Amino acid sequence: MAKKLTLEEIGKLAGVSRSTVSRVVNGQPDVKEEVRERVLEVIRETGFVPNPAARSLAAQRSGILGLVIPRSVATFFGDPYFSRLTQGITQACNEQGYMLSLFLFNTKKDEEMLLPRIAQHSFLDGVIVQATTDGDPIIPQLQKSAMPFLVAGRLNQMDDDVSYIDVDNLSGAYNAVEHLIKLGHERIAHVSGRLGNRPAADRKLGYEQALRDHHLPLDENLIVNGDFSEEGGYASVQDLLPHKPDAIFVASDMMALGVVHALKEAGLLVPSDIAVIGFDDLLPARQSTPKLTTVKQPILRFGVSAVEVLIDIIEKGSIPPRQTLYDTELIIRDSCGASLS
Amino acid sequence: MAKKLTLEEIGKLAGVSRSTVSRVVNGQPDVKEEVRERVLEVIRETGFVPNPAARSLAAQRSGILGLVIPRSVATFFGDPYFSRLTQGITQACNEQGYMLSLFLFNTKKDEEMLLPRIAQHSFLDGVIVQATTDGDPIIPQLQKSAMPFLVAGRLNQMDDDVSYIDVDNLSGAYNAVEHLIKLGHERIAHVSGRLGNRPAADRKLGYEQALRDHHLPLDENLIVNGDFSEEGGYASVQDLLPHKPDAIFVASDMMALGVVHALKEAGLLVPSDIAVIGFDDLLPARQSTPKLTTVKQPILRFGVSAVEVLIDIIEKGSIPPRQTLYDTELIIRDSCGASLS
DNA sequence: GTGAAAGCGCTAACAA
DNA sequence: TTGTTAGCGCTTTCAC
Repeated sequence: MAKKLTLEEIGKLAGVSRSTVSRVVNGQPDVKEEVRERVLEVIRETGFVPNPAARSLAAQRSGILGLVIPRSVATFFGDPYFSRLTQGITQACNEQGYMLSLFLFNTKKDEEMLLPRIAQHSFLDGVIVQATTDGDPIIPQLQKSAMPFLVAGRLNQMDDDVSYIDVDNLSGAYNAVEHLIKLGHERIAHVSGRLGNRPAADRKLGYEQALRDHHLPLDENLIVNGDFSEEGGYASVQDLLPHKPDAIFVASDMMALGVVHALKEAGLLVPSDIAVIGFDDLLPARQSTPKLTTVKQPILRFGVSAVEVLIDIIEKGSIPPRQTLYDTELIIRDSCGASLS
Repeated sequence: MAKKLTLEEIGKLAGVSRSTVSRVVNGQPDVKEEVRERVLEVIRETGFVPNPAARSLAAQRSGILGLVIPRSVATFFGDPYFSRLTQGITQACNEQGYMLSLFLFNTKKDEEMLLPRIAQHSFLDGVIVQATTDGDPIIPQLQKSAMPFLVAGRLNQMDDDVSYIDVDNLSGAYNAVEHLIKLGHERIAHVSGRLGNRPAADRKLGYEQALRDHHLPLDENLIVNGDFSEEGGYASVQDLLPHKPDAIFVASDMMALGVVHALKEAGLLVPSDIAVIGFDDLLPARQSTPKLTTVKQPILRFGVSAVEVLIDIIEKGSIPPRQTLYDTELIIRDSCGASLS
């Protein structure tokens, strides 16, 4: 029964040549409708699926995209952000008929072993690189190679000709802080993310710029460097309280949860005593008490776009570089106090 | 510069034939040490990486494993459990020199499109299927095909000859409940996971068995069906409180968090008024107040093993079926009250 | 030990 | 519109 199925075999069964079958399989025109039907029928009956290895070899493309999560990012993989992003990426891959290969670097050795294979012609038609933190060797390696790639996120130092898509963290932060200002707050503190992390840096920049534009003083005492973790947020409050902030813009929801927790313990009411705004719009933010006002990133759409842009680069080359910023959205809930007024 | 590198080219540079280079690349014996060195040197200089498509075609194996997350599971993908599992799987793949392809089905259409391709010889040497919920068409499809596969998790209805690895949810639940019994609790409630989900069913079974073995009555009023979500846990408390439980064994940490939340709101103290034990040992469980006593699954090791077992199946065939259960571990923290005594 | 040669199953000119 | 043919770059006998 299980005679090995090849184009040749299918052709024989349908009474045509291998080439015709190939044309049908690849949906090319110039096949008589009647013949096409006959071939498709045979394919359906036999359950034939073309051998992808042979196809790749002959066509010089594999139909596989890579998603690279470097070591500096892998630690965040537990973050719901990545699950959502991955979901968007796989969704788009399915739609576009690509397969997705996942490269998650756990150790330096992984990185050394895999990077060259990824950068070389390997199996991949192109790769999406998650990047938020400087110093990963992968970007320069990819630049040297011929592999089409797209950076999801940005680095602090990044060549102008690198293609990326990113979320506009700066304006997102700006809008959040401006919202606090309009609510009448004047001593707005900021708990930032980890230094060297671009989104963290951008969010901080947005915070500073909003204060400046609204002629509020920039008080260094009101800025604490966190690390994106709930504990980090919790700890930051201790440093902040002596300086009597009336609002806190926190660079991530998880940290914001920690901040709220600490504020409660200090006997302060959110938002009536002090307002809090987070960033990300993760599920826990919606379920906390009070519900967190936060800056929402379009993560799923972001993932989908990443694939689309990468495919565009694969097909048309990376000149000019594709550089896109996605807008965020301020989701007003309870923790900022807007609902009180 | 960028002359296309092939075995042929490398051979020319090293003064040997393509065959010899192939032998060196594949680490086969029967190559004079001196020649091997020379070839390796050239490879290093040129940064040559063999073309995987050609290799697959000739060798009839791709070095790619698939991780399939069916629709019924995809909704849980945000669950930290999957991140951790995926991490274990990628880690093992890196170690074993395999690539990993991710198939995440978002829609029914995805499933219909991709399933046949996955089951056919496709690119994959084998696949790991995440499965917890009955009714997914993928297992039967794989059984019909020649594709080596391993189920991570189990179904309620599953053929005896299917290879799987799973966590021993039943004994994990049993131990947790027994712990509560030994602490003197007699009205132990259970908030279960979604019906039709095998881990949920097993955990409930473990709960029931522990009560039975210790001659405690099984009170249907003390059993509520949840859905693994925090809200579900929160909601369940309302049904439970009228029946005055003195302890609650909850089938997941996220639900347990919801339960604790609801108990607090009802003015009950955990653990002094009522003890709570969760399942999973996720990060939030460690950070909650009180810290959650829970049943820990060895997720990372589980992922690593999945790859190892699958490779074994690929190499030696799936007869006999590989069926492994992993032990859980009861992590005693504050919510069960053991630390009070 | 090493090389020559025959495929692996497909795509893509080129002919017909 | 369809068939013929020449590879894609590798593995793997089989001679030498």
